[in-house]
Amino acid sequence: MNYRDLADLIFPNAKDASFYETKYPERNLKEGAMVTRFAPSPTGFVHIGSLYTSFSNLVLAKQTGGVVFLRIEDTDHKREVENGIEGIIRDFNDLNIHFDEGPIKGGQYGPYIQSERRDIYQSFAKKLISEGKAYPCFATEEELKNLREMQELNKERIGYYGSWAKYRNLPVEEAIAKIKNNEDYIIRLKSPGDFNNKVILDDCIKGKIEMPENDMDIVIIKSDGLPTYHFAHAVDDHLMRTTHVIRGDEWVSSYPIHKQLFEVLEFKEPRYAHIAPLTIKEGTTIRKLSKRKDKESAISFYNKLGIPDEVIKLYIATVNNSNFEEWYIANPDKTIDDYEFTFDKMPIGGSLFDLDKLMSISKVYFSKLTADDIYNKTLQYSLEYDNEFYNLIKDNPNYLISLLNIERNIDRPRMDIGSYSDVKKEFWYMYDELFDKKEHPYENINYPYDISFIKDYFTNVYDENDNEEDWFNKLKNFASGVGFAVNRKDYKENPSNYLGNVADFCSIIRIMLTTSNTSPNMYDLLKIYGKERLLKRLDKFLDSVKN
RNA sequence: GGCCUGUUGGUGAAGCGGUUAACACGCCGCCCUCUCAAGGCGAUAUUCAUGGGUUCAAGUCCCAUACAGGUCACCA
Repeated sequence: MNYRDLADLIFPNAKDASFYETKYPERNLKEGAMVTRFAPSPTGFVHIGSLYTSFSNLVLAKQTGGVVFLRIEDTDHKREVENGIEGIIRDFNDLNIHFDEGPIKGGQYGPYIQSERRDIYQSFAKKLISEGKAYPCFATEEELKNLREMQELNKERIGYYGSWAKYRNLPVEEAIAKIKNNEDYIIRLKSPGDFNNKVILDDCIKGKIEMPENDMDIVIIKSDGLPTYHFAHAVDDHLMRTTHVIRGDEWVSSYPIHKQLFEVLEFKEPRYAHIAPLTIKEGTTIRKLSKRKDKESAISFYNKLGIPDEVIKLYIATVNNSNFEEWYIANPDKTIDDYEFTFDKMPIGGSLFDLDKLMSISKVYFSKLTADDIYNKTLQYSLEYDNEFYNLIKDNPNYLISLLNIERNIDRPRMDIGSYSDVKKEFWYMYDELFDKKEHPYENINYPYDISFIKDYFTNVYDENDNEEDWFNKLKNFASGVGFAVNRKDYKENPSNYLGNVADFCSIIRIMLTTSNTSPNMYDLLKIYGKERLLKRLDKFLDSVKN
């Protein structure tokens, strides 16, 4: 009896591996086109980390005229989540991210769900067994535990390798007898490696990294008949003709295993690009952004805040390529699609996730949108997250649009708004329903002088039909009459001669209307709000500030 | 513990043997304007983790040390 008999006994129905080689031929693509893939476990949703990794895969395939596909890695039943696959596909759809091939879309190199590829893996495992390059291992959990303890005691390297690999040289006859006797087993690679040899990973991002050769007899087929990650990676990325494996850098240390698998299977090795993870600060320690622990990792976190998906993509592009940001500022009319991403500009160490930076990107993004666009999205957002505001804005679009248009269609628009929820924060005071709800809108506001002249100003001077220039001239004139300096220099030279600068006068009006020291252009606000309502608010203001 | 990787200002980060050590965000100040922003200008600060070495010259190359991260499963 020989290896062939053993292989036939274990996988009696497996097709010859050459069948799949012809079924999935080389892709016919132009020189330099990258074939990449994003290969998540079906955990049910897309988080920032997966978005980050998939971004590089997507963008590099796209800009080289290549192909990017989605492959679901569901070989672990214990991790299974209900509707896990659907969730991921839905999230990518919502994010407007589309793969060239995948579980839904299909493609010539499918199936794209690993659990549906069982026969393929088994064919290649069978090939290895019949060549004596893999073998059934009958070690029990107990045996492996003892092995480990023994190795720890003797200060040996831990693992199933070399002379520690009890079943690697089991005679074929004995193996066959055990299988016929219904003993449990898994399939291991008979590693030809030597720990004292070196292998070099020539990583597209990190450069050359030297590591010891793999000599572990790693598991390739588990007891449920499904492959381990390592084996599935080698078989799939070969048959799907991946040219560049772009993945998280937690995989760097398993490169020696993967290299060996490609050699043993006589596959051409793809290029690798290992991406450093997004990290987050917890107290003083920095750690990988965790999809379970960190609220910042869920896309829904940003949806809730009212930050558009496009902004998240811009942020990811910024972190992904160190000179994207500079380029984007220099080319404000271009989009992500116009930028050429390269491996050598990707960060080698982890990148700290910075919400401030994200918000600043978001403000620039919002400053480029039209008021109509913001209105519509804000309406959608409010419907989901803020019913009160939704009801206030839904029947009177033009009111909010005119507010949003203040200082918008100019060379350098305002950048107060960084999210759909900011719209309310910015303009709440323009809605009497919201304003009247506040018990003490003018708390802690007082003046060292009597401000009742403001009533005089609004009743007798302010005219909502004035243009901006007339409005301001009249305002200055009035302010001067009640003791304010009209130009800054005069005030600076003799501050004691005045109640304040004209700026201080304006501030009184601004606070009356908005309760805040900062707001969009006051002339526009006053005009949109209307004189009649202004007089009412003025009374409230004077009542509350008059001590 | 073994094997890998990283450590540059308040923050992110460029830099690849010779630079005033970019740029962005933040903070502060000034200017401008008719208010608020925006914009312009400027300031601050890093013995480029520490200690050795190589070199005429070192964030930049080499070696140690410290600290941080990753990885050592029938999980991916």
